[in-house]
Amino acid sequence: MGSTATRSSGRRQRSATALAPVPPTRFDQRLKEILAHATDVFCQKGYEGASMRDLSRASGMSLAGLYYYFESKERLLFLIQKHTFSTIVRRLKARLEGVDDAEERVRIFILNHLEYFLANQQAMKVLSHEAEALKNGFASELAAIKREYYRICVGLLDDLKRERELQFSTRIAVLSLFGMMNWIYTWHNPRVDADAEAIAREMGDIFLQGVMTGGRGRGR
Amino acid sequence: MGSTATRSSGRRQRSATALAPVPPTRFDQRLKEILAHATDVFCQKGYEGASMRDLSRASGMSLAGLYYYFESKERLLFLIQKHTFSTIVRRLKARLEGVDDAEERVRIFILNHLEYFLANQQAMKVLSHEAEALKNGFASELAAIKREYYRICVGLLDDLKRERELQFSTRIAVLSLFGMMNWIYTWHNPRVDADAEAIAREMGDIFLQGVMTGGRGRGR
DNA sequence: ACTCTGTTCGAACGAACGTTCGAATTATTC
DNA sequence: GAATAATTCGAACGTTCGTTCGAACAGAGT
Repeated sequence: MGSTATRSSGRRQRSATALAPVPPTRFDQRLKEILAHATDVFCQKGYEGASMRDLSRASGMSLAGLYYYFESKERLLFLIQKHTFSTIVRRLKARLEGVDDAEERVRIFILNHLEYFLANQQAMKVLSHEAEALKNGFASELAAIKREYYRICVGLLDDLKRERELQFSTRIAVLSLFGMMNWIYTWHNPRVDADAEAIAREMGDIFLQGVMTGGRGRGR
Repeated sequence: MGSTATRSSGRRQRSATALAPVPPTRFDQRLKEILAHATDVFCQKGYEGASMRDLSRASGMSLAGLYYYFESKERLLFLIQKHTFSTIVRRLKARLEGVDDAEERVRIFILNHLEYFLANQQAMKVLSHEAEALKNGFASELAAIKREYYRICVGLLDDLKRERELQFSTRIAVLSLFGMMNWIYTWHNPRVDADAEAIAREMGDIFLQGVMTGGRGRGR
């Protein structure tokens, strides 16, 4: 009776050989709804500032009822962050497939990031802003995804550097780019600002021309 | 007896005509120490995650004793953020004085920001990361400083735009620049990364060449 | 009708939270 | 050294926190 809350991940592993998509159970469905409501609350009040009673109110389920779907508040945050981050990485890989031009690949990276960011602004804010909230096991599993995403971007920029014989610090460039993009959750206003495509073009222009102009002599 | 905690700001206003610097009282001195310790704790655990008992332990003062120096946890955060932000704006103004070249002025802005950021990394993280933690009166007073700082940067970029006849969205450019710079608190490692001057040069190169190359046709 | 499994909830747990109060202690002034 | 003011503290306030427990409810299969 006590272990029902971990049922979901266990259930999904039935028949590891079958490639057919597993139909979402009622349990998975309801969990998804709760995650969505929790994302809103975490976004508004922050992880520490949001109480389980806030989540209960937002999702229309009793306080105790929530614990049927996950075993702790921390695991709930983990599920949100992991799903969000995994999705953005998966979409990026799909979009990069078949594109060879180095500059175009960087532009795809930027567009993918910003499009997902603005389409899922709340989840992405929770991912960006609560990056330090998880501990130990949860933290390290998420750090692994983060590192993979970071390495992909480093690869794209190194390719560009080689192709155009540029010289700049990849580390500073990548982290500057992440900063430009992730900071958007602090200022983007859908009633004032352009859509993701336009912003991606403008940021892409600034970043790429910044990195591609000047050629040798800078950085190391 | 109950109003002693507001003594400091009241005391400072004696003889508004005198320009001589007011010698820091014992009260001001001790408050400053507490603010420094509180900055460390807020930086490590976040504003919501840090308890008054954590602050008590860190500053070596009893829980009740803290309330002699400020009337609430929120006001404590406000004092930290206001002092940090005011200082960076004051220093910027002093550094910009006498410099006419538009590009140089932008570079001074970047250098000032990053130098202060890395020299006071904990305070700047608290300023960046806890930007939404304050409510109502506290929030609006801080928003005023923030707006002034933002407007200064907009002015610098508009000057550059006019001088070089460039075309780009000032808003996107300014906010991208802030993103590049403020994100640094998530990744900077003093044992791995260069000092503020070198990073400021690299970020300045990326940003300025990004904004200055291409000329007309982009943005609006 | 009965059982079994999956789902929901009211009530409560102990711990920790921000804040207050009056007394005790320390520094300053005469 | 007595009197006054500034500073510190132990103890407690009422509230809210994350989590647990056992009972109640629903639906499907027999």
